[in-house]
Amino acid sequence: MESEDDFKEFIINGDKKFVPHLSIDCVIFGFHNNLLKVLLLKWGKIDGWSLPGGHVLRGENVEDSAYRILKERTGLTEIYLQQFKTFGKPKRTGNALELLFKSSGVNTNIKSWLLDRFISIGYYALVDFSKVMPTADWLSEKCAWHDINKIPPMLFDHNEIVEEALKSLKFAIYHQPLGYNLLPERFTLPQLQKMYETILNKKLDRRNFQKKILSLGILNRLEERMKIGPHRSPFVYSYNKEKYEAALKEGISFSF
Amino acid sequence: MESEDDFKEFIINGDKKFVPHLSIDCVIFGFHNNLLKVLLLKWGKIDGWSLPGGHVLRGENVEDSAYRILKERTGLTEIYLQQFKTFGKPKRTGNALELLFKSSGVNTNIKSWLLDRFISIGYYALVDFSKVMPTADWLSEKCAWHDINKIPPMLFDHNEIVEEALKSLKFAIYHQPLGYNLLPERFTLPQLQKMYETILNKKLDRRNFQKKILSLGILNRLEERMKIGPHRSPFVYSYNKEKYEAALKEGISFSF
DNA sequence: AAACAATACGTACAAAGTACACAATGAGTA
DNA sequence: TACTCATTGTGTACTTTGTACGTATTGTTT
Repeated sequence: MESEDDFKEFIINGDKKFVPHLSIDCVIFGFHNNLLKVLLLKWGKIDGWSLPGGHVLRGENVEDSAYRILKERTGLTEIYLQQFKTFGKPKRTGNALELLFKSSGVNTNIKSWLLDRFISIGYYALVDFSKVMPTADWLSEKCAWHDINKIPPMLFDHNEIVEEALKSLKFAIYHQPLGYNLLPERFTLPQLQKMYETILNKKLDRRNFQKKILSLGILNRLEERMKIGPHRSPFVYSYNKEKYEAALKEGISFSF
Repeated sequence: MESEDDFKEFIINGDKKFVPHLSIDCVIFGFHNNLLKVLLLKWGKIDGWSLPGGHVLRGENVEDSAYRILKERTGLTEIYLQQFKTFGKPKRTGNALELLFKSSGVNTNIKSWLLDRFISIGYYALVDFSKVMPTADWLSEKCAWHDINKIPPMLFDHNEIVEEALKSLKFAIYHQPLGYNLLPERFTLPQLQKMYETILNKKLDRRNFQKKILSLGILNRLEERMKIGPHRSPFVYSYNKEKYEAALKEGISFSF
């Protein structure tokens, strides 16, 4: 949806343009300052936070829809995107929608089909924090990163959705190399390790971690070293795109 | 849906009783004669096979809906059920629905919202083959098991759904003990191994398989042996329910 | 009773995972 | 300039797990 007018149109006649009852919610993960972050929207019309999301257009592929939403909020097009779960509890949106309708001055005598529930397909995305331009939309006054550990109570069942996305991410990190998407192009092994530690929420042994990660053969060590203050400068690494793609496809297996 | 009248009502006024646009498809796996089986429906109104599925009732939890459908087709209530993916490509149902409407003598000038697409939430279920009573419904003339390798071309995108379910099952078997659901209560290690071999589609070393599976400590060896024809009688095993549940919860890890 | 095919049980070797110690570096500070 | 300190780079011994494989036992068929 592009504007408030679109939104009013949606409430009243939305089933002509959108697939009714169906929405997409995106849990956009970024990694910054050794912390895992999630991109959230602060609503303008009513008080509260939510995940970036939106509705599927008629004729639009569901996955394309997720990419569209991600582009609108982050400015990015090349993104790691993964469907992880579909949420369909009755009343999962609580009374937030009615509040929103009222705040928009729309007659709340809306079509009865809106009242049963929204089904929401959950996708998580992994993005390079430094490349994202968080962008609010017409219904939100703010779009901002939040620490995964400091997520405010959100509207609807979005806290649960984040929990599930994190669970899926934790599971995925054992079977897929994910650093390519979450880190900048050039990074150090300690940074990569912090990423793993943050997602897995546990400490790893530095030497064993490096042994394992290097044994995958998907990293290139560059000549360069990174200045990190009053300490020894770690080597800079980058991913070998080809081998990385192969590892993504075949899958890997970490024990940690 | 219970009857054809329900169905006509659904086409014309279904959004009052059901959540429009949303269906559930179940890939019901069973294991028999060392083969992995899937339960399919042969349609009566039009020619073709499909997965057992149905629509979500207003106010009904999506998961409850899946259990309801499973009970109708298999007679079982205690079932291992897992959401694995949601399918939402536009036109994924092709023209099968229009054919069905015509065959039911319903005016095809149906509400326009039916024409965009159906979203279908895919669940897979693991059941004890020997306990299932395949039951057709009003729109199907047959409900029958099919070899996973001999699945006929199906309506809609149901072949793709089975593929995805199998992929998820293959993945899951590395991380969860699944035998409890697919085998009868009492079984032998060779049977269990065949189950693993069938799902993974590869041969495993008998001695190493037994070593690994027994090391989980979730099996009880009974005094009894099973008669298997002109050969040495293997021991009969059963699952230790408690330890099995713990392993399910904590997850396991096989290398194979 | 011999043949056959399947099961039970165990051992030696290879690979992977884990625990752990010491040297090098780069800035801040005395 | 030398010392301090946190952080990085590297290697080794040990333990656990995975893999390959051989021999004895059993229940029917012939």
